[in-house]
Amino acid sequence: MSWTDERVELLKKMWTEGQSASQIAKELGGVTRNAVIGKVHRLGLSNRVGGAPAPAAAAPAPAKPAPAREAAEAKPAPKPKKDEPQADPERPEAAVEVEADPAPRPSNVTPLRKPIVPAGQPLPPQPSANEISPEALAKVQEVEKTAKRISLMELTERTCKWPIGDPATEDFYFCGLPVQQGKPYCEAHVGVAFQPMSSRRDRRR
DNA sequence: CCCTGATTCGC
DNA sequence: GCGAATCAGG
Repeated sequence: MSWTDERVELLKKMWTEGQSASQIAKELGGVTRNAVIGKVHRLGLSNRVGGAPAPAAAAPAPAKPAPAREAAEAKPAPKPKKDEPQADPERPEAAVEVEADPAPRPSNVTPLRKPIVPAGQPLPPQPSANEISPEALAKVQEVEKTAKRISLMELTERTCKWPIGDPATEDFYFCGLPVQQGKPYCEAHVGVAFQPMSSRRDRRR
């Protein structure tokens, strides 16, 4: 494959939008991420600054001091950034307790898609009135025992992003198991994250 | 191990 | 100009 005008433009567009070299390579096809990076450099649009870094998986390196070579370069492109199906309607506050011990601890399983809490710092008591299949829950608790327990930076498109534990504690990590194609979570967590949305809506609004 | 971009250098 | 190999890093 060669760098036709079209391909170069798509490259520029995607790079500006903050897509990673590998993602661009996939999209273009016929080229590796190395090819993309090489081209990007030759085109002189290496540092893609602008308020919108790619919050995808890994935080792109902070622009490094440009060799006062090129002055007239890309203008800041503050794009909102809309890529990947990063959609994540659910907002699991924390995972279920791993312990099978009925401690008077507030086990918070809150995969509700509420607009989060108004503005409280501490999480107020959430009346998790959910109806997740008991089977799914059991599965989750089981999976959490074997979870990879990876850190934020270790998350990739292939690792389950289900949070486990209290973010305010050292005892916090992400599941990290292989995700289900397309989904952000592993099979077990997809089970509790994406519900049929049938379970009776609130009696009324 | 997964991934990221940066650089080098033979072609 | 091109991009694989390699490097440096999260």
